[in-house]
Amino acid sequence: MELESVLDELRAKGYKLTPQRIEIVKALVEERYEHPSLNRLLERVREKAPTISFSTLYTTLKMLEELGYVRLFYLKGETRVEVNLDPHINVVNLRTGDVEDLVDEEAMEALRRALERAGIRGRPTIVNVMVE
Amino acid sequence: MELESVLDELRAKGYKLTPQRIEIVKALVEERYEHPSLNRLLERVREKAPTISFSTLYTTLKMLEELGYVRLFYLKGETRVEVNLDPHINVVNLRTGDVEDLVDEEAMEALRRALERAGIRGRPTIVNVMVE
DNA sequence: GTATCTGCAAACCATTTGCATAGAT
DNA sequence: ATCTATGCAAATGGTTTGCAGATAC
Repeated sequence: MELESVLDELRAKGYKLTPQRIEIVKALVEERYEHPSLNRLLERVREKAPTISFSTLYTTLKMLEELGYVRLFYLKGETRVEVNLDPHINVVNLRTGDVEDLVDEEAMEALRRALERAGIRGRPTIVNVMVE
Repeated sequence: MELESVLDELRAKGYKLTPQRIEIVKALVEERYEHPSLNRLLERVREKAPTISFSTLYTTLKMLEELGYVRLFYLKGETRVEVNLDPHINVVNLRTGDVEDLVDEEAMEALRRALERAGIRGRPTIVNVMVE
């Protein structure tokens, strides 16, 4: 996720580039590998745009999800944001809730083969490995 | 998950074997590979025990999770039940919400090696492969 | 007989939505 | 000037909890 290219696409599609949206996208770029919760992200964005509401953050993230920039997922009672949508592995610590990106082409390839053996159509995207 | 062995353990630990609990465990055994939602399971149990409340189902599942018989997880806004806790792959269809078990030792082994390469401690348990 | 369990109903709480005002273009 | 976006505050809805009566033991 690149700051300028996202802002360009939003502009091109007619979305208004409000300070709130700009700060949200900036925060997403910076927290790209952190899988932040909505409230963590809100806190983060408020450092630069103190008046931003949860509501604005929320609708903006839904919009970005629609546009294919992020994916929202649920873990331990809260919504979290996946910014890296390249196929990869998330190592999810079930005890702490930490999520760590793991890029490993060998494992991804083994998974693709397993899906193929099982006759499953569709590409694997994110793989969440629960670790305890 | 075996019906009799679960009931035996509950008895042994001093839990009362109410008709509701027995029907819940039976339903879990039958729906073992279905990853049912709480409401699906409630519907299912009510076929045999029509008066059972959501509350009883809920507290019973929490108890069974505590005892290590099931794991609860969230998908598309609702809680679902994983009965098969052997390490394996869940193929999660992000569009439909369907979850399908996939046992593939080769892929699991590749994932274990990937975790090891990355220096991650802890055993992989359930692996959710998001497919779209 | 008694300690636990059930089921009702209320509480909870993160998310989702409606809407009047503010602001980007 | 116009049309979209913000932020407040209320609604939603699945989950969680308190408790009086019921029940397994």
